Amino acid sequence: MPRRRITQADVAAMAGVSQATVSFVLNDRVPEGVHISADTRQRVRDAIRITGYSANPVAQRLAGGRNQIIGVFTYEATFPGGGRDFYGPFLVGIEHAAEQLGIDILLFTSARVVEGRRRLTRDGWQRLGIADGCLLLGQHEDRSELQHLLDTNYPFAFIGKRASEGGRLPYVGADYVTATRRAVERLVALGHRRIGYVGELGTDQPTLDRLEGYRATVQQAGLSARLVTEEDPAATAAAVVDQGLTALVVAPERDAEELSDALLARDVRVPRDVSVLLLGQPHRRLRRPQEWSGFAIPREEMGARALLMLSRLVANDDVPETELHQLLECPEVEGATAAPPPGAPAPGGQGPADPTELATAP
Amino acid sequence: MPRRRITQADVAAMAGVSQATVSFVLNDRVPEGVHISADTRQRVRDAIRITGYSANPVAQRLAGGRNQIIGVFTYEATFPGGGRDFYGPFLVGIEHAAEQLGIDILLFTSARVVEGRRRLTRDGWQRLGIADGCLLLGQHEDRSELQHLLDTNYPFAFIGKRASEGGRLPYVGADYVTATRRAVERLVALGHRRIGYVGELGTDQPTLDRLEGYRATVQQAGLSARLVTEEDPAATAAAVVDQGLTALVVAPERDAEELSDALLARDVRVPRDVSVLLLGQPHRRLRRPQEWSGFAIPREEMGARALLMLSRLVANDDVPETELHQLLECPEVEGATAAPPPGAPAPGGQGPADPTELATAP
DNA sequence: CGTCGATAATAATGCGCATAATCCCCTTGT
DNA sequence: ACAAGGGGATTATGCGCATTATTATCGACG
Repeated sequence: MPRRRITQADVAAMAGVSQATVSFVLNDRVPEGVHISADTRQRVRDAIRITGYSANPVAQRLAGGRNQIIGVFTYEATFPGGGRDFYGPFLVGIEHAAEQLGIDILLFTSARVVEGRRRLTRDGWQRLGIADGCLLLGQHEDRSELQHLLDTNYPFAFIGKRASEGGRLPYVGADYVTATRRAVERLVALGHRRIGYVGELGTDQPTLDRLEGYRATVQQAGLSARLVTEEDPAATAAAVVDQGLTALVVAPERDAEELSDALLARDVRVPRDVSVLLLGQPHRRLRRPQEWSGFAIPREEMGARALLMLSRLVANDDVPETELHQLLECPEVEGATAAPPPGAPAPGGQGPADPTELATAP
Repeated sequence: MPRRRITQADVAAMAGVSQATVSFVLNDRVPEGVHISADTRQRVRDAIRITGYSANPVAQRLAGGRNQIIGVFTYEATFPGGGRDFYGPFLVGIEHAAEQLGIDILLFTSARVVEGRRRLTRDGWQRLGIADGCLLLGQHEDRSELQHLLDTNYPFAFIGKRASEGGRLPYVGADYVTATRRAVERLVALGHRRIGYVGELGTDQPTLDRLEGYRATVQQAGLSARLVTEEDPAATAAAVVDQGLTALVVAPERDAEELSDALLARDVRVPRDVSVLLLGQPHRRLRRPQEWSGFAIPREEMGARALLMLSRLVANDDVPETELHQLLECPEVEGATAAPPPGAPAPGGQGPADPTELATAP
């Protein structure tokens, strides 16, 4: 006997009022010109308690209300190939915050992958409409899709810094510039003068930020930038040796362990001969994660903060402009892969620029 | 200008038919006595293509239709404390299958935690109704809640074997009995005669199954069961040494690495002195996962298969009884922690029972 | 005494869809 | 010539809620 679920009409009948009144009491906000007495309110509340009524989120949504569901959209396909290793921590943070807020999470896994990336369109915007708002995750967002979101005033927030669209995109990102700056400064403080950047020269925001932090700091210390962009670990190791680098900052797209092995093959040891700082934990899980120095990316916190921001956006809490763009600090990781350069046992202040620099860098 | 989204009415107008006709064509299934000509069908399809219409899942659901959303409910709180390490792989499998099927995933993170476990009720069944069906994950399900699901005919499926409720609960589980049996058989084949079971004596299904597999195999080999239930690794190691065990099967709730360390402290080495097989990868991530022998739990596949089963249940594909209870095979893991017992270098067939057995086991 | 303004609430509407009930027209049988 | 039947669609209804428009009562004011 699948007896009907309790509806507002049931509650209304019990309280001796109309369905509309129940709705008003529930939302605790009556339109202009409508009044509900304290007594009636109480009767409705009692009826709700007695019947155990709870709102049908589907109907709420259809009628244009909120339903405490936040969508999560990932531009890159989470499958196959360990995408989750990367997105997992964000999800964890999002779920955590959602649990606190009493919000359900809708994963848009149905969006088909077109040319390697997911599309919000293609099979309909409509599915977005189930959720009160949506968190966007990944690199390759689509301009026109974003424009549509802005046009329709659909609440959304990015996880990861977004500089485009004239700063109209709400986001929670990680402060790679500062974190990279500090990493390089650590190396400089240890006495390093030939500090290389190992990574790809992409145009994505994280890479731009890391490079900016690296370049600015290196320049400020009177050193020159040395980019090692080889993809192959062996080639990278060769470049490091050729350029006589004593320290490296390694972007997450490169595998520090493979690099370390390749260096070892040339009898170059970390950190004895070359110090290594990771600019964020890599996508692949490390065999010995605790050993690597550098900084961590606060992925869980980013997810949680983004959900918080979005829920405020949804509630239309008039979020101030300044809170729409959050950059979280990347915690430093001490590790064991940073040491003074060989032949310079005393870590000191900032000395003069490397005297061999002009000779090796044309 | 937030122009309205395309509705069936729009499509209908363009095709010169009624909204109902569009609905019929879309669902490709007309009620008794209704007929749509091939020509009309084509006009509607064209209109759909031109307008880029896609159904509003919320309205679909409210009107009693399906909306391609599957819920995932986790009984244990996923937070705090690495719950995701455990549930993550299931989720990955679920998402993977969902992507194939064009289904979205709704995580019921909003269900508040009462006394350490989540409740489907408490804050409303209604939220379940958003999804076409629901996957249930975790140990501590509630009888009355299940009964309600059965009563209301709400489609659901468990991930993990469920023997209760007279076999009416659909599930996809892992065959721990067989996997454990094979693990013990491996040890017997290596020549071991004193094989211990390390783990907790819970009444949960996985534990019951592991114990059943262990007891049956040990008995069949003419050996006696030796349960080591100490929680502390050091105490476990002591018990292992006291009982003169040469091999262990270790349930996932115990940390094999800690145990190994504790054994090492007594100068007992794995696998030289004691062989160890893991009865499923442990919850905590291992430092050297590849080294441990035993079997793996096909978590991703379980998630995927469960979603497949549920989607068939939802579609009312008349799933045969036999497919409602699936047990997946646990792949063996070779590893390096299993070896012949000390002093018995030649791994042979099944010899006689351990001669010292009666002396040490009262 | 009629009317304005507030209070207190209700009836009515529509969200977009699935589906039951109904309608119209044309062919066939008698 | 007229009923019966079936193909081809339409209209109507309701899902449960938010929201707008409307009604009713009452005290105060001129």
